[in-house]
Amino acid sequence: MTLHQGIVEPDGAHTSVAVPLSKQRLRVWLRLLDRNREMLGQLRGSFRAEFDTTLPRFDVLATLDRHRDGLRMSHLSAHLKVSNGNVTGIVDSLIHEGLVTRQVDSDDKRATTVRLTRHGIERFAIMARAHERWIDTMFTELDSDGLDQLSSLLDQLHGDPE
Amino acid sequence: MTLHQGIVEPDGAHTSVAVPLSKQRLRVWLRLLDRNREMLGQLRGSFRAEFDTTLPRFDVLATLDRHRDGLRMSHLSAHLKVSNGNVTGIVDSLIHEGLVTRQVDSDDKRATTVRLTRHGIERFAIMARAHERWIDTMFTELDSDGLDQLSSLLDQLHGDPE
DNA sequence: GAAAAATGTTTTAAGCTTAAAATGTTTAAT
DNA sequence: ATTAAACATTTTAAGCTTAAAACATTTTTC
Repeated sequence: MTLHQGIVEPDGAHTSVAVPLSKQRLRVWLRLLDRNREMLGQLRGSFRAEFDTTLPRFDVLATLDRHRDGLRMSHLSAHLKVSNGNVTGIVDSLIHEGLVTRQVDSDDKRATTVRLTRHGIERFAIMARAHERWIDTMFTELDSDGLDQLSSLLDQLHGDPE
Repeated sequence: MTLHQGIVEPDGAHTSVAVPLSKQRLRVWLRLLDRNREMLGQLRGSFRAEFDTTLPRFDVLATLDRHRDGLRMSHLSAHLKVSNGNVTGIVDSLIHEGLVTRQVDSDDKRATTVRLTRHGIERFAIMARAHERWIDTMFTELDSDGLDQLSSLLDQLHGDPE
């Protein structure tokens, strides 16, 4: 089903003119941006209301939870795909909250390893359950097939220029 | 095609176990987040390199271009779906660049109307063409049907809790 | 008409983000 | 061994974003 615009000719007959692909692309892009914004806003509110924290902090905890031996700052930012300096600030906050530790490497004094504290592990577990519920709610309308389709369509988008 | 995890039983036989829907949802959500981040990063770089400006500023110009009679600050932020205070700062920059004007309403001295300048109109036209090209590149792999499918799947996501 | 409520906007405080410069440390080159 | 290059990280500057408070101006209520 292609996107069309209804056009009424002078003689009253209805014609159907295909919208240029570029315009359709633009429309879908705006839709994608918008949904993303909505969902992020939803999560931001929930994280704040329920746990007085933020999504970026949760993301750091989630990554560290999958790497219980700890991660270097550079590996952490690589996993999260954000800049190094960004992670510095977020980890600072998490240390301040007692959820992670930062330890200078014994053999390479430039590097540090970040690790969840016991409290951080427990706190993350609780937040992860809530997070899963929130995502479930946002995705309820999509069944397994719908999810696969969405995933495959997203794969066909070019984030980086090839 | 449902998502499965290959599992090898002790006797060597292969079994296929469905991944819980929640996990699949989480995966697709992360994929969505990631693609969005990539594409936004792409656009950010292009806007900076080509026009020394930002996507949020472009968004304001685009909205004003569709409302040549001007918009009130509150209507502008409503269209953009961002906070009022946010738009204040961006419009300030655009005024400084000579692309828009801000004029106090004659009958309601609280309100102001923001409008593109002639220079703003011209500048936007040039940027819009480049923007369309960039989007085209990111979406090349999707044909009209793919775009429709993506759009429809996005419609099934819940940005706001219903 | 005065007080209260509503409205339109800006300001403030806090936080995320990036790119680029700066710092300190290790490795490679000679 | 010195010097230069590379590397890991932090700092800085600029900008976006939100929520909440503050301001100014209507509008409503009595």
